[in-house]
This record gives sequence, structure tokens and C-alpha cells, in this order.
Amino acid sequence: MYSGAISVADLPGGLDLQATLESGQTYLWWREDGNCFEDDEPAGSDAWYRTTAQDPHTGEEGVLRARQREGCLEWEATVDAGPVLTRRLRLEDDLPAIRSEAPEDDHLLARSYDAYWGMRLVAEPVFPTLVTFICSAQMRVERIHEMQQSLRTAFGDPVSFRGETVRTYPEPETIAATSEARLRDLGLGYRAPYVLATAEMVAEGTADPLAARDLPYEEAREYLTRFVGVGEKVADCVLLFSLDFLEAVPLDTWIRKAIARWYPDCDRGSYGATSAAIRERLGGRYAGYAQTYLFHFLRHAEESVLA
DNA sequence: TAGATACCTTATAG
DNA sequence: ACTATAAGGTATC
Repeated sequence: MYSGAISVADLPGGLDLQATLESGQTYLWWREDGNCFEDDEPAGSDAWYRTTAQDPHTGEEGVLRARQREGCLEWEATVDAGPVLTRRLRLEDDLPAIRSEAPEDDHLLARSYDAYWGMRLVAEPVFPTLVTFICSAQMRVERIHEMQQSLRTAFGDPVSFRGETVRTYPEPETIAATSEARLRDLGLGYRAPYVLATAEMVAEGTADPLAARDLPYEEAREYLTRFVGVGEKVADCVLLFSLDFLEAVPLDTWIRKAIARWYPDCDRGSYGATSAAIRERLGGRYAGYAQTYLFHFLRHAEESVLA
């Protein structure tokens, strides 16, 4: 068993682990206390969060848990999780420098940054990210989590951790080997054939989602839409939350509402043109950071405070 | 190329 | 109880 503690004071801009993991960027973590990211979540939690991860040295899939308490990010794992956390929670991102590129006269954005300061984007493994966001279509956040846990239970490999059995996220080959009916039984609905077809494409090497990383942003978005069930919005999510495209701004229902209300001149009709306009408005190369703070703030703010 | 519609499933509002 | 509606959209026509 490995363990460690990372001083939050040493991270540029600090850390808000709860906001980072419960802001709808990733569906690959869950709370040890079983409180599955419900709406009435109290803020400031020091709960343990769990996920599975690959050991950076051996490639072995293991389990890790982490919590933020007393100025530290504490972790325990069956693998060497220090580098994993640094990567997946983007602990090296310089938040003050990133925020400094946001428009200064944007009151709503400033309040969003203030409300959840320390929240970081994530950099999750690409195949699970692809599948989870295919699953996210027309789905509530809580149910997206449930679907991922169902996939783990049905197809993941067991790993023993603290006397319990935890399931890894299934590999493309494993999902590709199942049936659409089986996936529908897990509650995926019309997303079942999408997940199956995309897993087949990745398993067979028809296309490699990692290849998008080497393309210019808009070409990368176009590339990812070749996967079944992946449109422009899901492609943007994968680029932002897995492939280091910090300028990506996924146009989901919340951001579309925000555009209609606060950035109406950025609505250019098509996804691509609107996306370009809002990216420019939110600060260009770090627009995805701004998007994520706005998204989290708007989802949790009462209507009265948005006046 | 742009616009309309169907689609699984669940939860909530009326 | 029962229907309409919406939930981090996409594929198809």
C-alpha cells in the first residue's frame, strides 16, 4: 500500500477537491461515504473520494482514495498515486495565471471564480472519458454516475482495497465483447449502441482518441466526432477534460442558457461559430477553465443571486 | 448546409 | 393516478 500527502499551500491557487470532483467534469470518482453527488451536498467536505488508476511504473490497474483535510491532499492507494493525482487533478496548473487571462469586466465570471476558487480542471484517461460523456446525453448528473458504476460492476476487473472489492473501469475490448442488449439492461438506453460501437472502434484500432491530442483544436473536435454517439459537445468535453485542450468550451444546456442571458451577441447560430465567439469572450486559450467555473456556479446558484 | 424529429430511461411538476 | 416535460445531445432524414 502506498500513501502520501501533498501540501495544498504549495499548489498555485490552492485546491478545492470537492468542487473539482463534483462539478460534472468527471464521472470516474465516487465518495466513500456513499453520498453519490446529490444536489443537497454540503460544501467543504473532507470525505474520501475513490477511483481506479493505472500505476505509472508498472501499468497495473489499482485503487486510490484521496481527501482534502487540514491543508493537505492525503491519499492512499495500491499504486504509486502521487504522479496520478498531479496529472488527473492538474495540480500543476497555475490558477492565478489562468484567471488573469479572463476578462476583467465580467462580473458573473468573477463571482464564479470566487465561489469555487481552487477548483481545477481534470485530465482523466481518454477512453473512460469518451464513454462517460456519450452516456451523459440527456441525462442527469446523478444517473450518469450510476451508469458508470454499473459498467464497472458488470465489466470491470476486481481489485482488493482495504478489505473490499473495487472494480476497474472496463477496457474497450471488454465492452466491445458484450451486446447492445446487455448495455441496455444496465440502463444506458439509446446510448447503448453508441457505447458499443465506439468501444469496438477503439478496440479494433479503427480510430484512436489519443490521436486528437496532436491536432489543432478544431480539427481535434472534428476528429472525435467520428466515434459513434460523439457530437460536437461531447467531443469538446473529451478535449477539455482529458486531452489538455483548455480552450474548449462545451456548449451544453447550461452554457447555452448563460449565452442567451449574459452573452447574447455570442449566439451565432451554429455550434462552431457560437463556440468560437464564446471562447473569445471568455479569454481565449483558457476559456475552458472559465466555462467550468461558470457551469458549476450556474448549476448551484439560486436564481435570486443571478439578478 | 440548416432544420425538424425520434430516441431510452428516470424524476419531477402539474 | 396519469400525462407532460426535461435531463451536460446525437443520428438521421
